[in-house]
Amino acid sequence: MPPLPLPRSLFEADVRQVAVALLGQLVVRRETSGPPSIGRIVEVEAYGGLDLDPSAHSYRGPTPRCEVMFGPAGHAYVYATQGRCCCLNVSAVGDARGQAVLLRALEPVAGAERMRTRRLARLGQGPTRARLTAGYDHELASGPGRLCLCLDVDRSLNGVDLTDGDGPLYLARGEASPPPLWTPRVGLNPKSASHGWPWRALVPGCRAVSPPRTLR
DNA sequence: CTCACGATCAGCT
DNA sequence: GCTGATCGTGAGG
Repeated sequence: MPPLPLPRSLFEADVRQVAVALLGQLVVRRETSGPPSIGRIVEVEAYGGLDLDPSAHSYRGPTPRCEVMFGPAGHAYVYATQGRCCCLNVSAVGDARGQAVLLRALEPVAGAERMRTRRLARLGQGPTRARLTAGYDHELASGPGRLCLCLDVDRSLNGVDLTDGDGPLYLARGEASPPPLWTPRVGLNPKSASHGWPWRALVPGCRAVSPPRTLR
């Protein structure tokens, strides 16, 4: 039996509380055939929204891209990061504050074979292919774009209700997670006032978190 | 229009 | 460990 969805009330709290509450929970992706693919959330980032967080897409108010951030809590905000891949966020708080939690990494729980197939379909013959075929399942969804590739999440899912257990994508109760590790968010512009804010939360010691990034 | 931005991968050192 | 290529979105001129 597929797991039951999380209640919307979980997403209506302060965005950093929502971020922590999401660690250890499950992302459930319905498949056109066969059982759903499922990943456990192991890394998230909170985005503080309108007038609060210069790194949030919603900082200056709604645009066609980020308007879901200003809608009710518990919906998917999916945006394309410059062509290659998408990122999946969960709208939080509601009340037109423009807040959301970015899902940055999953640990595969069910359907890892399908996730691997989707990752490999986008790869050439380089080292990444070699690692994934060698069985490094914890690297399948270890990044916000990889996570979306694994679960076939693209902008057609922008706005879906993640509390709808009959929908194509939803969130469900996972096992309790240990107290989170807070760090600065990844990949922000160093000139930004919010650079360095410790709004990234990880499951301590989990191998499936995103790898360190070389700053350019 | 032009520019900056962000995640990923390949290829090189 | 570093560099270049890729490309959707939106801000500023």
